[in-house]
Amino acid sequence: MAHLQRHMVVTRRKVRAGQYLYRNGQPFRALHFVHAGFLKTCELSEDGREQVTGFRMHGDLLGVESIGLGAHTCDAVVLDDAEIWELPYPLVLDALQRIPELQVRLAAALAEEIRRDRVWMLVIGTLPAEQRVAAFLLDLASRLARLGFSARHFILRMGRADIASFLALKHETVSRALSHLEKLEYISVLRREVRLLDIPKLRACVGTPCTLQ
Amino acid sequence: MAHLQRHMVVTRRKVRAGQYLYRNGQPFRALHFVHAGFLKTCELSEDGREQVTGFRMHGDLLGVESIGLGAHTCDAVVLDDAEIWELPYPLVLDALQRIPELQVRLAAALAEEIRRDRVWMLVIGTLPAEQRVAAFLLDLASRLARLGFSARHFILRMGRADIASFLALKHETVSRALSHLEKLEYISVLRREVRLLDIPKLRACVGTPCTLQ
DNA sequence: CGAGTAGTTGATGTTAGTCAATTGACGTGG
DNA sequence: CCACGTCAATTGACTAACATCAACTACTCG
Repeated sequence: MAHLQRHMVVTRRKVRAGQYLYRNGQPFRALHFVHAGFLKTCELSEDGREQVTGFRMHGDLLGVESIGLGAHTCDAVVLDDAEIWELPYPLVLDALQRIPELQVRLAAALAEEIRRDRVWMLVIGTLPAEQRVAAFLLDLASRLARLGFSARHFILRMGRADIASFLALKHETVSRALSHLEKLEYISVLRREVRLLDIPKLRACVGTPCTLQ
Repeated sequence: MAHLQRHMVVTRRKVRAGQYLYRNGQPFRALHFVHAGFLKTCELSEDGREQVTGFRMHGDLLGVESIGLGAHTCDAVVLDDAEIWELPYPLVLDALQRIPELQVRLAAALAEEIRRDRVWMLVIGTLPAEQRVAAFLLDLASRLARLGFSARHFILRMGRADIASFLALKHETVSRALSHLEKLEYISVLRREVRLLDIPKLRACVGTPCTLQ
């Protein structure tokens, strides 16, 4: 998080589920701070292929990937009614001038984004389907925990198809992986309601020492 | 490219093939501008899995993913003898203060990195093996072309295993894909020497209109 | 020259994808 | 309120793509 929203006047914008916050090709005029709600970002190809590249929630900054360009290069789709704080890009540039510390914070936020993406490349490149799904659940859980929500019990805001796209799988495969993790009693899952029953075992299966909980 | 190296004293460093430029966990002290040579970056997991996240050549800036941290979070391995210009991070911060334009350039360079990574997520998430390999060759070709080298004829600086890791495949699959593209007469390949014989057809098979050449 | 490494290719195995049927939730309008 | 249509999710049967294992070749470098 870049703390940018503390140093300028922001426009608060409510966006309903199903709406686009911005779309590929639209002019890039602002960064967007997610104050509430839930979104996904999608990369698009010329021939209509689509890849979910991430899920965003409170505290996340959207649109940074378009810095230096005139237009957005991906879609941001609201999955759960959101309140977005718009940080007009000219004001951002202003603030960066006035408060030198912000420069470093912004660069750090961008760098963190790169690191996050690369960790997912590692997950997708080296783990089989079920373990990717486990990694996804653990990531979601730890992000929710950082916001003060329960890490053990939560509602998925996205459909199986979105999870599948993000993990480079098909939705049937995600569904089977969830069912199997349930049979192992690592989780319980009913439609979009998820409970993590055995976090250490989940973490073991994605090859990381248990730090969450 | 961030033009940073034009605004400060840089240390020039020769690094031989096989050496690490930096390793996961080492203190982060500088950004690295690739003046010559060829490198790969690798993301590592706690349990020893490894993922190649990119290949770098002249004009690329390395280490940006560690901005905001005290230590590097990945490995940078030299594949072909390199000359690296070190930009000590304190001097970078200095320059950002002195030359406000650089802030924007650095942020833009970081944003470009994010966009690049996301395009590869799209490739890996939506294209089958052979088309990933075609996309890889076309990307390499266009980067070489931008540097004034031939886009139609070049030497791969990395092994099949590195290409495979980058594309989330196995090295045998890459080998077969290359052989098949050769049988189709889209390319010719002998060990590491590659010729692109039919760029439009290669581009068609990755689903992008033909812009290269 | 000989060992070691990188690449290719073939045979076989496994995982995830495809296709299809079914169930359950939700929303609308009769 | 219930019937209906729609959409999301699950599950099964089958298939295809890629991985695995193994043999072999050809460079590379002491």
